Amino acid sequence: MSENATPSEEPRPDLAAMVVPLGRALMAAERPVLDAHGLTMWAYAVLLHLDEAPIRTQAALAEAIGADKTRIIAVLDALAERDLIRRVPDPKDRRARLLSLTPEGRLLRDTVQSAIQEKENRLLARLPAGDREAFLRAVQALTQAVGGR
Amino acid sequence: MSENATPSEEPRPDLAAMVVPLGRALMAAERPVLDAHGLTMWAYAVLLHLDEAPIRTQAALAEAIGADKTRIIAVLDALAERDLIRRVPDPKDRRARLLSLTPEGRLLRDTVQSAIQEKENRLLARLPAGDREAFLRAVQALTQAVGGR
DNA sequence: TATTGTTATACTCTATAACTATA
DNA sequence: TATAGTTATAGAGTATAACAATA
Repeated sequence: MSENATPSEEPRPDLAAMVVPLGRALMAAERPVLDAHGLTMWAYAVLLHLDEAPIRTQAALAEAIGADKTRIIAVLDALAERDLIRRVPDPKDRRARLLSLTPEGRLLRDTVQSAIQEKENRLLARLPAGDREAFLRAVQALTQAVGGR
Repeated sequence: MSENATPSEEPRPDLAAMVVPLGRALMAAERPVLDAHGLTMWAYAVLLHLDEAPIRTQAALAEAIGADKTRIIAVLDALAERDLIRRVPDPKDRRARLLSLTPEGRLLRDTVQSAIQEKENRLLARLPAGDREAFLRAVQALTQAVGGR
């Protein structure tokens, strides 16, 4: 067979040993941007996930962003306090809280995301265009592959 | 101009939002392998970094693997206890500790790394060969780019 | 009795500061 | 006095368990 189904055998560093520090560096690059807008990493994750579609329970939101349900309560308190999200009891089941972005929240999210992705693009610009596109495709595929568990 | 120097403008998730969870998943995949050999993540990082070349101070090793110098002491204690590393005072300056792998340490490191990379290869096999190679090149380049700070 | 959200507690990881020994 | 290593302490972040409200 001309093409092998398994990855090539060239020696390489462990994937985790490269990806984890890269992730840390990307988070460190985000921090100044988030600080400038008074957002924590978790708050930003909430804004990102609370897109157009509202979410019906806090537990579902926590699960979606990989957080503990007890951990995002203070985060939601702060976001609601600043009118960046709405958090109202579901009239159909008043135990649950309907969560959604306010227009201000959406605006802030878009502003912050633009700034962050611009920074990321400057890093990506180091790569040859072909590698860059393949890298983005691969990261999305791999993240989705491991996320589905 | 036919080719743009800046990355394409297609909307994508934040890089950090993909890379960080991917890193977490890779670490989680490593854990069972490490557990099976009685190694913590830091202990494995030490074995990986203590390749052929010995290191002259614990502080330098800690720095190299991104750890605090106080944090690796218990790790080194355990590794030395199991005769996986040698830790002897430098005769030239008895404050410093010369660190090196024992043959057993090298063997264990190679065994564990093989098992880990085999798992990683199964994940990488999901990608088309071209993307996979570009991805590995890109990750190495980006990790090196951000690591140099 | 079960579920959602909340609060209180405990645990893990990490960093800071104080100490010992060598120089 | 300065440096390498160690130990002890404190802090941040996280998870676990108990609680209140609603169903």
